[in-house]
Amino acid sequence: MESNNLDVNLANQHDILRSRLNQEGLRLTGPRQKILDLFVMTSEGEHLSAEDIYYQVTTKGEKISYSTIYRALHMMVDLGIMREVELAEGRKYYELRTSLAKQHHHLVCVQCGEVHEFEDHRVTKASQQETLGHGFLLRDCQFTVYGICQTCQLSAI
Amino acid sequence: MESNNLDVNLANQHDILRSRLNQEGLRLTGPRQKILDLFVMTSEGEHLSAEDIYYQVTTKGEKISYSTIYRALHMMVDLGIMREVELAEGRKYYELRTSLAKQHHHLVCVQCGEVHEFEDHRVTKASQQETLGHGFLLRDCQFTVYGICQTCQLSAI
DNA sequence: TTGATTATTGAAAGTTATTTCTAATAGAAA
DNA sequence: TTTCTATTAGAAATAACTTTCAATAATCAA
Repeated sequence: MESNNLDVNLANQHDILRSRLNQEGLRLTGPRQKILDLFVMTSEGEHLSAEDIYYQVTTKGEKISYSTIYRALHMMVDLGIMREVELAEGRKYYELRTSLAKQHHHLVCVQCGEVHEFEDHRVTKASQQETLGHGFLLRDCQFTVYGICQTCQLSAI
Repeated sequence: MESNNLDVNLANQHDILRSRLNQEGLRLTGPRQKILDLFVMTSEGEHLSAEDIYYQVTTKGEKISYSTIYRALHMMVDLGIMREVELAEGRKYYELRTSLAKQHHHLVCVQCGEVHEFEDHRVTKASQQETLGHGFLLRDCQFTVYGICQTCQLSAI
């Protein structure tokens, strides 16, 4: 669906995003570029919350407001560029969206918050079959496994 | 793990819950009984939020406070009697917990909120394998498929 | 059964992630 | 450029919980 080649350079990413936004009468602004850059530079398996974004931007000496961050995130989710994931309690995390085929899922330690990503074609297939069976149009699916990691098991003597 | 036979009568359910609570130095109080009763009487596939509970209790002319509801829900989740599920945005839903073997998952319409429950042993197996592979102790898993139901597809002409 | 102990309750105040509001700013099309 | 209007920052508002605390009530022991 989306052509999210993470290896094209940032300028290129900006052009792609700009035309995608302009199609919809939206604009590629400075804050939106900064936010996208953070995600492009974030290694796979890492996820950013609004607060993470706020601190990463302001730590560089630049300014941004939370309202801008939230609006940009929602916009990119609506456009299908990003995905909202539920990892820890009480806040939302975001990641760049990849195609359905290489959709990944999350294994989360409920104590320390450690997150592993994994792929499982059975899960992907299950989501497709289930939507088909009920006449639904598939939008997204989230498979999150909660457990306690080895480190936390040991430290809970 | 838990013996949640939904067909035993309420008085029996209360006795079971009471001894379970007393084991931990906790008490079975009026509000807790009312909340449990709502869940026992709720048909499968339905889920209750704190607000749902508040309205169902107060509509009967009885009183309850949100703090009591939230405290009771957390307690029952901690005891493994209930499960917290993420269905719609912005709030949490709760359901009685069944054994891992017959763990079910959710197909949600992102427009109207319609929820279907389904079981899929492949998903259950995937969660077990993934936790095992990383040395995690499995606590729970949530598989939620988001889509648009047939009715909403048609009404979006 | 009765009283002592202490978990639990309701009401109100507090918290926190997110959203809305508004005047000022700045992309993009002409 | 200039015009049009999407977007911004910052502050105020919201919504879903959570905490606090004095009053109440479930349980245990006698």
